[in-house]
Amino acid sequence: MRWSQMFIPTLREAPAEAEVPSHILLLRAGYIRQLASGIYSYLPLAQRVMNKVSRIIRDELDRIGAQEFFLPALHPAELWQESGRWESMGQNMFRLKDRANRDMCLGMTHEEVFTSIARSEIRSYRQLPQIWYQIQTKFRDEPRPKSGLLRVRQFTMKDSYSFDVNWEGLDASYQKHYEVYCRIYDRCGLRYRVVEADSGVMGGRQSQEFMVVSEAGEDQICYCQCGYAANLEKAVSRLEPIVDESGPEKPELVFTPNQKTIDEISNFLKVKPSHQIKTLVYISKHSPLLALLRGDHQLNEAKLQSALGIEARPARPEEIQEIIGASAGSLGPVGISKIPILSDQNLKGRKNLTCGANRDDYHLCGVTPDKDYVAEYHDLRLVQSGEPCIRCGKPLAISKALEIGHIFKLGTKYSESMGATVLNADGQQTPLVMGCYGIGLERVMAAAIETGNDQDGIVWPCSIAPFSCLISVLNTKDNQLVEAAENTYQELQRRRVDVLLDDRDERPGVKFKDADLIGIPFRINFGSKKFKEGKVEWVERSSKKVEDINYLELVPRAISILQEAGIR
RNA sequence: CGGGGCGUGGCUCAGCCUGGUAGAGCACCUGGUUCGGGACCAGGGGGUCGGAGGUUCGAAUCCUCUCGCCCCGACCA
Repeated sequence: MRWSQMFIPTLREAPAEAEVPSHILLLRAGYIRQLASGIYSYLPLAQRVMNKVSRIIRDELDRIGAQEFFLPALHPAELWQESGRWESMGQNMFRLKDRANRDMCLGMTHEEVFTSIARSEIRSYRQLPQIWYQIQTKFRDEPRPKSGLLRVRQFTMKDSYSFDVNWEGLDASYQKHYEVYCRIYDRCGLRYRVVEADSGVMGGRQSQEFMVVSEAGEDQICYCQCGYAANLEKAVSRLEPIVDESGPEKPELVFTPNQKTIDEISNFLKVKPSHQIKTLVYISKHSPLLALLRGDHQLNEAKLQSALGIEARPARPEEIQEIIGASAGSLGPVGISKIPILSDQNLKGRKNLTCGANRDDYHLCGVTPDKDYVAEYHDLRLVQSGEPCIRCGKPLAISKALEIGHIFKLGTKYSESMGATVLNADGQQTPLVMGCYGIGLERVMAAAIETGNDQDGIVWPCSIAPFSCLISVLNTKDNQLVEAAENTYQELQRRRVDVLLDDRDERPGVKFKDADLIGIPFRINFGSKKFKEGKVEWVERSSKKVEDINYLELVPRAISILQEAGIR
């Protein structure tokens, strides 16, 4: 491809609306343009990257015998009503009506469509296992699109689904995906971590997310050098147990005027936060509940919800007043009997603790769990960085991270609700056991930029760069030079190298700036001066290292360097 | 949906507070000089100031409504 003919609208300045590096660079380097909030057009450079990513994905999935489909993006409502998700997806689903006033929607994901094919075509366990996938546009009416391609309303997803007769089969299909995902991300040149994920309201047995550590990420992951890694929503740590001194036989009421927070009580009564009970009021399905934690701990709402099995939200101040009869600074579990009390397990076995007295300006000292109140114990707390790893005891790290893939043991949720069954070896009807596995293509692209950029622009991994190599002709008036560059360009093309020829009549400075911006891994500079000595420059984008190469040896050298870098 | 910010030429922004008939830099076109890290000189084209309504002799500027975009939060199979 010749730069002079290619559409690469680079910008000298960063557009005002962009904030994260990938967004700024994708815009500046002429990869994408926004059409509406969370909806982007991919210009030729971005499309080339997307194609490279999908090629890697196809290549790897085909190795495990997965079969590519292409399913509709436009679905009839009935399908989603069957699985129950027409309701549960709520506002996140784009909905429309056809001319006959039939309800339709744009697919957010394709469990329903694949399951409907499976149920009507697969009769026997002998036809299993199957792994089906597609690379398709997905639509989600995000409440808040943000960060360029990281959170959008229309995006490209590779989604695969496995169908097995039983759980053992699912385990095998899941394991295959785990391995294939590692290969895919390795080939895409991403540094990622696999974390245990919260399966959330979705149910299911097991799920893991593939994460790239990045400040632009919206998730937080917790990990240890020993290999333990989990989404913060799911993470656990090993805390040192606290041994309490004995206190009074019965809780004692103390006057604590205007002392509301854990810290204020800590100062006022000289009681460490770790010796207090933090009491939170939550509302789930209109009914209230108490969540208890050690004073110095924080609630993990995801854990609370999975303990409850349904969603819950913090109560509003007036609700707390109505339910307990006291305000948020003076709450405690003692004397509460009508509403469920869920306690973090770190309060188990403790004694002589301090908590609110459910009366404004009063607290209770000497409270002992299981004696002064009764609670149901769960893991409810949010892990903090530096805490001992649950497996090895070394300090845990917490980082922001970007989810680039998710593998999930679905089980029979869809096959049961949609009636997708097969006959097993014993001749019995049994629901298909399913897994689903997703990769967000744009996120792979954006994550590569988030982790691969410098002041001058993008630094692509070789495997997914729009071109492998850029030939820059620094003086287009020098006919010999132009001819030599042209020959090299054609020779490299003949050797199937993705090469871009910067043949524009621009000053060298402009070419260098643009080259660094768009981030092609290697650049060959054809400059008049050095070429007179029979030399050209080989520049590595990532390190900016320059090496003079003899023009006569250029093509073989180029091929061998590119091969070494993993580019065919 | 709550909070904040911003909409002025293709891009970045000034002008708005204190109304008086729209500006800079970059980009673009023409000519010339340049040519190894976003050149310079000269000339030129391009803007219903997001939209609607109102106040006023007069509105980019003040008021009301509305649309769009960004950020924080809520939300996120």
